[in-house]
Amino acid sequence: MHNKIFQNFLGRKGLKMTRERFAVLEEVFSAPSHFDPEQLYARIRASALKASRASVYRTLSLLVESGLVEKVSRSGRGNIYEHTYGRRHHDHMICDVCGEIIEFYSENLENLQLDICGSNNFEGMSHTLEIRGHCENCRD
Amino acid sequence: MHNKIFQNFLGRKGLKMTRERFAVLEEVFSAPSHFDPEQLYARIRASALKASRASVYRTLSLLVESGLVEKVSRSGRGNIYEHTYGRRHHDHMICDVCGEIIEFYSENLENLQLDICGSNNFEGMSHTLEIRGHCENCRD
DNA sequence: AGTCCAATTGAAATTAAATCTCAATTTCAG
DNA sequence: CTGAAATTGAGATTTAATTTCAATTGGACT
Repeated sequence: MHNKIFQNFLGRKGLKMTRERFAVLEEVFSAPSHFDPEQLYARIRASALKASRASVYRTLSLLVESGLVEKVSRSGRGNIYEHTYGRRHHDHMICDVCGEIIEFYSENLENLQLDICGSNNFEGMSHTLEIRGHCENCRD
Repeated sequence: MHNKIFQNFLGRKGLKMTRERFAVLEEVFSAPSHFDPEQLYARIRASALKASRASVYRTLSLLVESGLVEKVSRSGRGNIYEHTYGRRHHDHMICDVCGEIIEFYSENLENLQLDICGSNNFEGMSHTLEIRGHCENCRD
């Protein structure tokens, strides 16, 4: 469970599980899988378990470090995160018009990337592919 | 020549070629292919053909729209751009250890992405693929 | 349960990137 | 040349994220 995983991660780093970190953790995993930090902060302010903006940002970094959360996109102004626990890796299409995010996964694409890394003697450890354009509803 | 291309682009949009836009254009194409807007602005301040920060940002948007420049995603704070005139589209591998950037291009990869867009009824207009890991020199 | 101390917190200030405002200036079509 | 429309720049503003630091808290160890 994400709770336990984060706990262990903190333990390994000599950090403490505080009520604020717990609040952020809970909110992240009850939020839609994609979210931005300010949305998250607003939700937390409105919830029972509060945390300050500073703590939200600080905890978010820890969650990324722990692997429970990933930073997804940098195409707009701020960052977008996604909680990834128990979910398979995937990439994203983002509609420039309405902002919709479509997730996709392609085995072929993954293999092709492995090949490309191989022929460059590069040890790929993670990647982000973001395709921008117009979604089904927004194309004329 | 990028000069003429930008001129035409502006013409098509009913915009004017000003000395400031020219200054930005020139500096973009004499800069290293990857740059960030503040670097660019600093270079322009130091050059003969000046332009304000506002004009630098405004012109940069136009250059992206014209296709002469692309926004390259990055993990830090601000954006990174790259001038692409006369250069084929490519993606990037970034070494987490030494920061080296390796450019690569794969026809198969491009086609595969077209397929994926097609099957999602998505009109892909641009994409960014960033593979992070260890380069040849930094592995092991 | 109590002590201790490093880790943590929050409010507010700060940094940083990018955009906006608007009076003055410039471009360029006619 | 002229004039309307586009553009500019200085500085204010917005937005995202980080930093500061005195006060508080978690939890290891008795």
